[in-house]
Amino acid sequence: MGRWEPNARGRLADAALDLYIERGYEQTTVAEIARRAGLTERTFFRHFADKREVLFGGSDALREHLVDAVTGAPESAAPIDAIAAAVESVGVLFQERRESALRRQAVIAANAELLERELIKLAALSAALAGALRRRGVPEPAASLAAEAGIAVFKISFERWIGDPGEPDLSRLVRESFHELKAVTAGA
Amino acid sequence: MGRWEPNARGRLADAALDLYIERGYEQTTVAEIARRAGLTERTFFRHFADKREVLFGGSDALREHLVDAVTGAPESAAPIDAIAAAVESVGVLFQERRESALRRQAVIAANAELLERELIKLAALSAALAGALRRRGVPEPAASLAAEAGIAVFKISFERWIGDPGEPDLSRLVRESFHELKAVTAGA
DNA sequence: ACCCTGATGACAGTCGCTGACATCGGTGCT
DNA sequence: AGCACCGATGTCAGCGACTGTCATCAGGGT
Repeated sequence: MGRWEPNARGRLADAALDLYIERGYEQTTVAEIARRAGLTERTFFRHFADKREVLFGGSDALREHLVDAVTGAPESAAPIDAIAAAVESVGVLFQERRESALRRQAVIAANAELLERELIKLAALSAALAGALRRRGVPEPAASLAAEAGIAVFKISFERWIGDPGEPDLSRLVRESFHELKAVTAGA
Repeated sequence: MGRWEPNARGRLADAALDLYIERGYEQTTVAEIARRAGLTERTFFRHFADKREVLFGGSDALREHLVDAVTGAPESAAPIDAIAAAVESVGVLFQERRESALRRQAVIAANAELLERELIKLAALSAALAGALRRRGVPEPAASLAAEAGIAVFKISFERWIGDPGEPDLSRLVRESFHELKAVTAGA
């Protein structure tokens, strides 16, 4: 066995989420997180850029998943449909971890700093989607508009999914919201 | 005359923007800002919640302007058209202060923390727009979708306006982007 | 045996931000 | 005039997030 307990990063992330739920984000110090994980404060900052980032470990994988989905959409698919398919497929991922998503989102929604971080992660997803569309030959500003629309749909669908205990199907909400968006933007 | 120089808040905001431009946001300490304004660090934090907020003083007025525009739109206007008119009218406001907007945006774009703050301000605008639509009888999720779409259009139009020295007309960019959004969401 | 690498600890220091209390012109009341 | 009060600011102490730097030391390769 190694010199240290394995998976320091994971232990830090678990300890952080637990403490954020127990006492709230602001009332938790990084030193406490590190102590619960059996490490020091300095080591926390070697694994995470700051106290918020510990909650957003999965966002890189999410971005890759979205980009792959757009890239892999049939060539014939319209930009908005490639985006819709990608966002819908993300819905399936979250459905498998609803409880975990609920806990995490409760912490984030309770704190403005964490909301800011969440928003910039969503903006990064939007930028990545727009890039994937451009690589498919979609010009600007259509690429960015389709990407932003997709992220907006996801954001709204996700909020509804989190807020409604009786709704297990995030993908369905995403599909409905896209449909609703088409109706809304069609105008009068 | 009063006991102190007038307009402490304005002096602080001016000093902050100047220093952020001169040395960069991170390289500027709050103590330096306060000193340049002839005040103390403690007084800075009595006027602004944190070091970033000093750049976002106008966002309340902007929110009120948008809400008023949506509220004042003709009853017959479709939700997306009420939003479009509101966002377009904001374009006019910015056109009058293009130089100031350019300086401010250069600082914000150079720093991730400031970008986060900007995004949460935009999210607040979106929430306010959605609320104004709901008061007009627009149900959810249509209200939030239209509001998010409007903010997305504004964001993209604003970026293009800032980035293109030869384009003086932000309102026109907004109008074109709305048109483009309709085309994009119409799908294949 | 040897060295080297990589994850961690230890420690000092900067800076954002807050709470508590003091200061003192200006304002209004008597 | 005299006085009490108010409100914007100053002063000071302190916490906690984050960083730079150097030390430590098991494990792997040579």
